[in-house]
Amino acid sequence: MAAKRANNRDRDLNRTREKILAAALGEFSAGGFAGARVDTIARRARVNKRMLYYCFGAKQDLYREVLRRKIDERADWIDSTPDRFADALRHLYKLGGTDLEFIRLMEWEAIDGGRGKLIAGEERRALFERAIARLHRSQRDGFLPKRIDLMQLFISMLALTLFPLVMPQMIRLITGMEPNDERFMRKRRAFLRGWGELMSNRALASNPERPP
Amino acid sequence: MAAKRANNRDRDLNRTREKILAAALGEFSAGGFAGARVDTIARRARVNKRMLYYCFGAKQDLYREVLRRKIDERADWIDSTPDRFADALRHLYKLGGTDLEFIRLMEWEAIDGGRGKLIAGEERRALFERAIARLHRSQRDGFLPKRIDLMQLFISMLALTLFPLVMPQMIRLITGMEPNDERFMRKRRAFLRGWGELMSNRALASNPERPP
DNA sequence: GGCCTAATTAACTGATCAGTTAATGGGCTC
DNA sequence: GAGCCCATTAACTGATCAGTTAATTAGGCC
Repeated sequence: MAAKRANNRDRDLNRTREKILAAALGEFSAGGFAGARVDTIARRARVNKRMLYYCFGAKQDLYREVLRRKIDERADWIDSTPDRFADALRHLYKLGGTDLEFIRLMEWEAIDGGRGKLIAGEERRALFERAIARLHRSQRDGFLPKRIDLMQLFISMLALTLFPLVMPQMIRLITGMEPNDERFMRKRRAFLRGWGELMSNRALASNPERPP
Repeated sequence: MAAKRANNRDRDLNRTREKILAAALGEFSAGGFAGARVDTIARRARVNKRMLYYCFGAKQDLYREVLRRKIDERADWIDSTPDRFADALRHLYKLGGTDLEFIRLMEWEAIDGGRGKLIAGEERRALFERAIARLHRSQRDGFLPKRIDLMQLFISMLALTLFPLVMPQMIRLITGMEPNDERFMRKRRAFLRGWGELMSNRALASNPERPP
């Protein structure tokens, strides 16, 4: 049932599934669950609409699978964050700025009104927990102020790095540039480095092992 | 045509308009333009559906009017920001945390794919410009580092204060609390104050008029 | 090469929704 | 108090969309 070689063209269900998932990712990230059109997904995937139901059940199930996969795929985003705080900010921004589809899926999820259970909630909770544990080590090693609230710090790191893509119209109004414009991103990177170093230096300055 | 006294119950078009606008604000902020149901707005306003079209034309026109009014209503949010940076962060957070409907409207606008022109775009651009001008004065007076990028700083102030309400599911996953939970908000306020003062103190420390 | 099942297709269905039609009622003017 | 216009109503319409039905085709197996 599992072993099915990928023939050159026809009658390959795995191939069909992958085509549907790719098209569905684009459609769901652009329009959210309610805004996505099943017919459009089928057309984009060059597949008969009936195949969506044959492969995935209902629209809701397809959506869940798309989101689950995207979250799996992007788990290393956070896990690969470097320890040094200033580098961590830049790293999160670089990755957060790369995958607009991911940001959009998260934003739709935020706004869709929490219908049903959060998809892959436990995996994501564990992921965030690991991120905060890493901040803990960073703090212990003197790269962060001793008494800072690490959950709030982590939220702030996400806020500073993700906000431009989450609210692109505000970026346009404030700067006149698109949030994924290379000029904007360069300015943002520079700013984040400055802010990160301000915080790290402050911590190092009060660290007995490294006097200023 | 304008003078119409507000009778106790019946046949007051202004009253009907206001009821529709109030219901529409709730519906649009909850579901966005596409997700809002004209029949639901009419039911919530206790008004015949036909009156929406009689008063406002099409759904799109009603949406524009709702957004325009909300933006007008909230313009002073930013204009009333205090000059001291640490206070400004707290102020923006306090106001950003108050009006979930406003945040939602902005988020729907961000995600709806920029169909058509931005509503009240010029007013908002001018508003942001005034906010940055105020940061300029703050910088000139030595409350902010000399060489910091003020547009990026302002974006960061919005990010730090608005992000929790914009991405509530992340706040839940990270802290286990709701972003409008009083416990969460207290922690966030404390964090923002600390961060704001870190930046201000840094600036004051390098300001020749006020040695540390 | 015939059969059986898995994969694929076109056409249909019922629900939902924005917008319309046409009729009714209330109150103001003269 | 009659005529008129503004506000309001119920019922309808056509489009859109998720999901289904039932028929068709391809390919593996003997």
